Amino acid sequence: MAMLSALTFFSNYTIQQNISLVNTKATKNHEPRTLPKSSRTDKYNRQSIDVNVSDARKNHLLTESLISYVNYGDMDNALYLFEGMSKSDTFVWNVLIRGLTDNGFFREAVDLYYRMCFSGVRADKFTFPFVIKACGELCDLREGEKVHAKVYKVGLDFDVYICNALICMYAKVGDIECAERVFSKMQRRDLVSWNSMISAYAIIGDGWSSLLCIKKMQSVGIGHDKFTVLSSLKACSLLCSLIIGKEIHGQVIKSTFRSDVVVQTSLIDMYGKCGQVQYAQNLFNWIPQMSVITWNAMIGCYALNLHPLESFTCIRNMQASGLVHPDKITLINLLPSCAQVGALIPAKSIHGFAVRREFLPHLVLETTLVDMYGKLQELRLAKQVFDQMNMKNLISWNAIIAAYVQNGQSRQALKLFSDLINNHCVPDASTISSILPAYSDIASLREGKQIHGYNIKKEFSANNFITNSIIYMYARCGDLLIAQQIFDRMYNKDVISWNTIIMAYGIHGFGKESLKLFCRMRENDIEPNASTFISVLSSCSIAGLDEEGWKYFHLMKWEYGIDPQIEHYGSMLDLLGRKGDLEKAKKFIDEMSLPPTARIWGSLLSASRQHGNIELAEVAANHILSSAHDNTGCYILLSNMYAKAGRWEDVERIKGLMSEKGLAKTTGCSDIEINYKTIRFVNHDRSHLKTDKIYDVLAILLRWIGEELFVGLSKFNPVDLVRTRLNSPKCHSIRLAISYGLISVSVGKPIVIKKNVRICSDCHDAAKKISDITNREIVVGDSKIYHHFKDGKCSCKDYW
DNA sequence: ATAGGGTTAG
Repeated sequence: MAMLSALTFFSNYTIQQNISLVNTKATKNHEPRTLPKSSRTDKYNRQSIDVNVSDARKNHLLTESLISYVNYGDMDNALYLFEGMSKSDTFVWNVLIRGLTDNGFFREAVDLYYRMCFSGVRADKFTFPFVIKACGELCDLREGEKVHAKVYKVGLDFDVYICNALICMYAKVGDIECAERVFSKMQRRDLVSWNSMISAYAIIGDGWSSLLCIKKMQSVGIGHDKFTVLSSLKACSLLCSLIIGKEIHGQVIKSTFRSDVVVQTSLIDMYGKCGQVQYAQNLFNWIPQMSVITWNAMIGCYALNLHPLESFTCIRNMQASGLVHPDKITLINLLPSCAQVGALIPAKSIHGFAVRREFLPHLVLETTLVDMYGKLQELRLAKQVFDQMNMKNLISWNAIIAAYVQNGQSRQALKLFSDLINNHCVPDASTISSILPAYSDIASLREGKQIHGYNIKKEFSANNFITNSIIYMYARCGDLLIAQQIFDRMYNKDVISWNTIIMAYGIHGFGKESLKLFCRMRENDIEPNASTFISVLSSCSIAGLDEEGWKYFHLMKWEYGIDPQIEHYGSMLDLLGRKGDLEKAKKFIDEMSLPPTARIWGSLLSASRQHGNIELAEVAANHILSSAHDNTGCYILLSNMYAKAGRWEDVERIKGLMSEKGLAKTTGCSDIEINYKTIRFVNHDRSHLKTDKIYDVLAILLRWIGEELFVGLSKFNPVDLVRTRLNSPKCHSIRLAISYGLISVSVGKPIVIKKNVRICSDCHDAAKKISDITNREIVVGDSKIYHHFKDGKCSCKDYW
């Protein structure tokens, strides 16, 4: 008896002493944890227990103590106690495995189960649910299957509790077929079994199956409870089905759990996901008591529905309430709002808050930070967070790749993409849709085909977004024919597919084809949107279809009620510029309903260059240079105009301005792909193995087209001649590539060349003539459009 | 004496 009181005292003592070391909050739904290696001290002197107490009695008392520790979440001491006990009793093992699972020590729970097996202690129907749950939490399908096999072997595969646990486990690892198989083989199903299956469909994102399962459950006469409601609300969120959501809300109001905070939170979440901020807010305002999760759901609702300021107000109110504190998920939900308002300083302070609160490292939070910095155009910070992550998954990789693509770093994005594959990650549809624009940008047909092949293998072609991107990619890589074929084979073309194919023909200068496609699109009852008209109008402007361009510009407004955006205005301005009426063009800019952007001034600059109006070019250039836009091209264009006019002081002035801003002239180069290899030429390149032959061909070509390779122009004075010769267009990369193409590409096939900057007018002229005298089609993709040179003409009709 | 299903996240 004395010993008993000693034990009681001891228990109380340790529990009180340990209270700060122990998890006193809810003991469920932890993130996975690991036990510290023997952090326990020896101040708990348990040896005193053994005197005068029978073994059975002793074990009983120890077990009670063990349960106390487990229920307090003090697994460290629970394990210590366990090691000192007789381990023949299944019950003790079960208590400890439950404790580990409940407290988030999933790997340890599974390990302890194996130790139990090896110790020869039989696992019973109580053991398996905990172990199976731990496997599910670990997302370890192989481990889960092993335990399932054992369940089957010991004949417990008809136990309702175990089967229910198996359904949940299979759902968590994403194996819905296995979950369904367990469910269908059950001889007896209770409400929990049905709820588990309903929730399983919701977990894998199959809202319809989830709702259908509820119907089926009702048809066999089983009523619902709040767990059913929670899953059904999740299904509504997945389906964005406000109608069903409201119906369930109605049922909730009539039910006994209408004031349950979990159900209320779920309703707020559902309204948020269905885009109904007002409904969510009304609920939130009247909710009797809120948990941190309720606040998080409301903040997430605002962020999701692009109400960034409200989400900031919400977190301020949350902190002012003093009842709950922001947690990791609060920040995860809040961060997109920073990107939405372009607010770097709040973003950084939230990041700092996370660091101070020791929320990091945390996979999801870090990934959100990467995503947000990417959207705020802070690539350096995005990369910094990404590099510091000690755990990365596919979603984090997708975030950093998207950040690079969105910020125009296509080459680097592709490098990361190959890093991801070398890291044994398997890209998903999201990775592919992020990376495809980068492939379009680098416009390498060889690499483009590789990624296309990968998509076919992975069966991503069912995804419209991806297929549309692939169509665009082929067009940008110069292979309009494949683009067309893929488009033709799509069986569910959406408006974006049509916009893409119209644009594809547009950038290749086949404006008439674009307009035919627009008509076909209308015949197919696809309603055009603003982007459709960007495709149509830019096709018209690239091909110089003046009359048609204006017709569609007016049609867009008056028949389809679409107000012109800056891109639409830009295309119309290109058409005006082409005609050379620069005054009219200037007037058009003044009369636009939108403030002009760099795109608009760029258009005016091109027109001024084409018609040799330096004064207007300077006006346009000054506007571009005063914006934060990347304006390297603008400097170069202006500098070339000055050079052409012999204004060398101004050329030097521009050069000075560029070096002041740290801008370097982009080295122009021309790529040609021969036999799955990309050959790159720069101006005056002599690095190719066949250099002598290439220059021989070039010399012949130039003689044919009436230029001489080694004779300078005579209309400049000697000093200018030297300057001019330094950058003589006669040996520009494009001509070297054409010469090489003529001796490498089989006769009859077009010579396709990609250029990283716009083609100069001398080379444009030369290419036309070469196409004529050699009777070859030459296709040159520059940084904006494709030029198809054939029979001495170019598809751009000499305006670009 | 120990069981199973639940709300917010990139």
